[in-house]
Amino acid sequence: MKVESIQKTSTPELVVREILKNIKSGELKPGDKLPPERELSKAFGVGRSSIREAVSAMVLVGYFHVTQGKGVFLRDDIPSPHIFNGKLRDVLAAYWILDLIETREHLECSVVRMAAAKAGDKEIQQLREAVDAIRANSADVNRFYESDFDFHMTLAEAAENPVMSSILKMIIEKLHADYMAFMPDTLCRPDRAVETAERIVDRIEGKDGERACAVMLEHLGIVKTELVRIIPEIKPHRNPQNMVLLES
Amino acid sequence: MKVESIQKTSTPELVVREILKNIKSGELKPGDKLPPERELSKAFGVGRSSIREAVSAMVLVGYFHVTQGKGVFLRDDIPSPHIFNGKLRDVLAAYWILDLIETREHLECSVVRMAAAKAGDKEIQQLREAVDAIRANSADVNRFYESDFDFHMTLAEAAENPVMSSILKMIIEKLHADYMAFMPDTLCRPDRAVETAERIVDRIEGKDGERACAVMLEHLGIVKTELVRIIPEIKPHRNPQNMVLLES
DNA sequence: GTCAACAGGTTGTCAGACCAATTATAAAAA
DNA sequence: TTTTTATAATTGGTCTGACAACCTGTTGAC
Repeated sequence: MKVESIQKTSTPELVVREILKNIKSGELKPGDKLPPERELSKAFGVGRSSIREAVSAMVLVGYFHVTQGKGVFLRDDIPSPHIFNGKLRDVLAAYWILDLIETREHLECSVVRMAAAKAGDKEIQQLREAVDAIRANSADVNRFYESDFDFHMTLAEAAENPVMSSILKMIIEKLHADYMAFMPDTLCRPDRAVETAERIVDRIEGKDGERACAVMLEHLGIVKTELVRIIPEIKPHRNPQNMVLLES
Repeated sequence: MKVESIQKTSTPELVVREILKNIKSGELKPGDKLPPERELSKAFGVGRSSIREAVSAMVLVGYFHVTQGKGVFLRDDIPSPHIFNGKLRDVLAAYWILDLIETREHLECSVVRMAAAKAGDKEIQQLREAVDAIRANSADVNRFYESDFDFHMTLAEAAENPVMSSILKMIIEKLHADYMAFMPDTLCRPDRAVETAERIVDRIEGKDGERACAVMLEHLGIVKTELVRIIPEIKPHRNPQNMVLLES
């Protein structure tokens, strides 16, 4: 006979997973202080002893270091996606805008496809709100860019891969910081951006990753084509090879 | 002024030492049952919570196994410290290995497609040489990994996007540094790796980015599936959304 | 003899209290 | 005002008691 060795997951283990989730999502960064035990106890709805057991296990394994009277702190030497950050920033600083844009296109395509495959109602809702924010801020250029950035980050979160979202974040920030400043305000087209963003979310909701990706490329292209017109050094280039162009 | 970093030994730590003393003296033999928590509490003159913390630490490290309702038992296999030092820590730390692998898969897919679109005779030639190098080094594990790494870098160069190849380089290096060390040498399959690499180059030469990408995923999967078997915490996941599976 | 119900032992969890170390704040002294 | 000191608030460390969940053996009805 086959004996099922199903054992109920203990409360501390659930707490550990929850904390790991927070670390993974980047909400808890190296050096950050964990909320006090009593607070976590209330937040998770479990006894303080369970919190203690979970935390002390993670301390033992090396995630946290703890000082009585001060708190529990996430060590800064655990492997995390943010480890790249320093080096990656240097790398990004050295290259041409076209390569950055191309990389962004590929990453965003992947992200959109993943989001289409994974997103649930909650994520769709968040995306809708992000689109609404773009629409609401479309009058002011700076706030428009900010909202657009938030939209892409929300998308990245829906893809549930912190490595990809942190890479993407840096690339977008770099693009904005270095080049968008030179773009005349008249060139951005908030109306079209809102429209494409909306269509992206629609496609994601419909689980159609391919079409969502195609619209995303269109969305990114809105900015890119204008950029190419302004800066002659930038030659337009072919569409990313990992997309299949579809009529919308 | 010199600050002494004397820290009071905690109660649970004292309990652990006491229990360890009993194990070393042979009073507690493998398979034996530890006295109930309350009894130990009275015996050591400390609170039950301290006993619990000490015991659960020793359970985590691998000294005991515990069954609710029965008791805590000294394991009959060796309580080796390296479980604590190496593996367990990295099992918990391996939390994002999946994200790294997934990111790599997406990037390599893009790279392969781009390479298929751009590669000329010279690049094909370089790729062939890289494959030959893998074949030549397939006997020695370390040199094999090195050659495989070179192959992927050659591929990235053929894609002609320095940003993507830098990112990819960082990810691969991190994967190798942090996790491959735990892979038994017997698990790598140089023969299959050579074969898939060869097929990738063939598809690139034939300008068939889609199929090249499919083979690349297969190539990466060779390592991944073994890794999943070693570290159970790593759940296998679906293929990247940006690929279209094709029969080869 | 078989099976259900019960009782005892044991770990799992929760709640509250108090202790100990640190930090923040306010009062007092310079 | 600035510095020092005293006090309070915050937070991890420990203790205790209570109950739940689980395993085991015993008892008793059938």
